[in-house]
Amino acid sequence: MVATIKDVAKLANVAPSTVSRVIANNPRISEKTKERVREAMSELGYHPNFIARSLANQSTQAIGIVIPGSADKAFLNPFFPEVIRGISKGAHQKHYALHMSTGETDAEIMEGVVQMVEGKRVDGIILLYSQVDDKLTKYLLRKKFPFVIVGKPFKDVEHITHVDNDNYRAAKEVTEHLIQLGHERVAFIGGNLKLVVTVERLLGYEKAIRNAGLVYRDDYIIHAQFLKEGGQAAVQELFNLDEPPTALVVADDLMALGVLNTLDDMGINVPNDVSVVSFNNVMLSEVSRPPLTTVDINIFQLGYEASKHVIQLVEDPMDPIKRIIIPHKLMKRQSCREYVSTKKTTTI
Amino acid sequence: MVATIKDVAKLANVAPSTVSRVIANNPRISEKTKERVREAMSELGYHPNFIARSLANQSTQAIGIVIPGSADKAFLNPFFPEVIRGISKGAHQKHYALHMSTGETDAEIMEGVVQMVEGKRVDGIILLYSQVDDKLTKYLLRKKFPFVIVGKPFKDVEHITHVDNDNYRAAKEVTEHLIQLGHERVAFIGGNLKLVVTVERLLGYEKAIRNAGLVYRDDYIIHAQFLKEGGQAAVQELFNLDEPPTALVVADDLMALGVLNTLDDMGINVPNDVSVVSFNNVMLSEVSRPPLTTVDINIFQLGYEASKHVIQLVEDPMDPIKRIIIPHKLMKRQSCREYVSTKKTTTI
DNA sequence: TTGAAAGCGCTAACAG
DNA sequence: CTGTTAGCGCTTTCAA
Repeated sequence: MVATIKDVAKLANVAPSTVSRVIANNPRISEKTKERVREAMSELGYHPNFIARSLANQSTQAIGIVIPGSADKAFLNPFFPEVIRGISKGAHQKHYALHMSTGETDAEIMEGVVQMVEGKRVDGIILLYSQVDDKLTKYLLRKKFPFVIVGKPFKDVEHITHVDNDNYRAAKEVTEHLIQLGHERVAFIGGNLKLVVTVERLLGYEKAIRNAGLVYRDDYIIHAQFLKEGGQAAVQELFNLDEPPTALVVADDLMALGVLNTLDDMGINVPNDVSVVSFNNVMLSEVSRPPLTTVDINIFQLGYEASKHVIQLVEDPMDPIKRIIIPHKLMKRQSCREYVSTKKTTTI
Repeated sequence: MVATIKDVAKLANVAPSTVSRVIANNPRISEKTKERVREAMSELGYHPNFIARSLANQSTQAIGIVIPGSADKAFLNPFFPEVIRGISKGAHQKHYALHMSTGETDAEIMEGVVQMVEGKRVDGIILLYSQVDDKLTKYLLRKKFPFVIVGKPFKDVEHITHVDNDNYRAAKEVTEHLIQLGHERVAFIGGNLKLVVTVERLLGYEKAIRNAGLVYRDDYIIHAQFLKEGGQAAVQELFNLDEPPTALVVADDLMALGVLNTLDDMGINVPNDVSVVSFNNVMLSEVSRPPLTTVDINIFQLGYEASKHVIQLVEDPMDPIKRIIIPHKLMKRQSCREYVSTKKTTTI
């Protein structure tokens, strides 16, 4: 049997409550007894039972992480490990552990979260995505459970602490960059339209297109999954068009990788025949052929800030709602090139 | 206030224990009362408190994941997200959640694990690495706590359930592959020598070298970190040698990436001037320039089996110790080429 | 400064 | 088939 607080109390000749106070390092206990109790603890190899403490305490020192879709699929995208790295760092500093439940469908995920919240398994939650019209968000809001979103909430922006990039501006900037390079036929390949980040990036793209007086064409907008395969399908559609684009804004590095592959298979050269920019700057983007011009969104920082702020929220429920915008930066590499009109006719 | 089991009991006119039984779907409760209780539950929006249950139960339905070094650093290597994907899948199937504590130093990690175990926060543990002379392993063994190792235990192989590849053979095979291509000066770039996997791969390499009657040279063996930067330093050492190698066995894809970069910087062409093979087959290796010839070790499967088996161990402490070997497979891509002796003199 | 005792919410004998 | 009751191990009033 493992030693409990009672055993320690007995050995040290004090009451259990005193032992408890020693653990909490309560200043109202004399140094002498503290010492005695500590000795007893180490003599018995005592370690507090966290679960019991949590029950008495209503606090777990753990924060829950919610990943979209199945952890399974999502982890394929290096974005997630990287945010978690950041979260992990922030949590560690405050002595919080991480808890993940997993689920394949939306319903399963919801169930997992309900268990975390209702089952009191975590003190706070970080949502690693933001979906349009999200039940989870509503639930958490209704329960008044401490949580933060990595991304921009679809609704109730003023009531939800969130950590995000200015994706609208970032998208606008990269599109402008392409336009400045002389491209006039710029297409957009985005992820799931239910994700707010997709919407924001699309909007930024649109704004840039319109500002430049270019035509905003529906057939230049494609949506797929945030995965490699996503990019492949998209490319095939775009390059079957009468007037295929000369530049591509891709909403995610992993998709861009798929794009690059497919383009290569089709004998279309990047950047000579078509320019590509994407988002995230995961390690892959630096290594690909050609290295991708992409927006560094500082994923690690996104996670770090998120964990910092849930914990603040947990520890002080009066902590004000915040909106934290992490800066982004365009990383120019070799997937873009200025548009030379003569090229086009010779290439395709 | 949230509804507790007592509230439900009161409303349904039964004893709390009956409610508890309904939750557990105990067959000895009549359908009628079950129905009544369930109604009461949903009327009150009741959800069981997991923590309380854990305390009464001595079981948490959670398994702990231990990552080497700081989660922080490790997550930089795509190996880890990928094992976790596998673990996550297995855990989900059995309705287990995942729990991660993080720590920067070995001591901190140890502390985290002690908290998990002693604090009864998890039912079982998966160690995502195997270190020579590992305190953690000893501790877990002494505590008789259910755990499995991903990798080969340094000691007590017969007493620890583990999921591993046959790294010795894999390394031997790739080295032989290089030798068959005509290479006679094959170097080895490995990770931390305290990691059993490094040792195994080194041993396999050595065996192949000796079998082929080649000289085993100490200056052809370099150890660095399992990170990109690791590869860079190694290359510089090797190519300052009088007789630099014509082929490289690199113990990890990420390191190999660093190797590729550095080689490129030095104007050494892969595969024309030097061939490179590595291990893991993470997504990066397919994308790099040139695409890496690498050993697919089936990382996902490693994780999946690990979680399956800790859970078995948790649920049946009498479950026998197992050694699960996941098959590997050489993925031939473009980083290798046969050695043509004339080349050498012209190239360097 | 310390102790006694009442919970935290649930489970599991034991009894009936 | 169901109720009573005693914990699980800790924290936290309330008293002293």
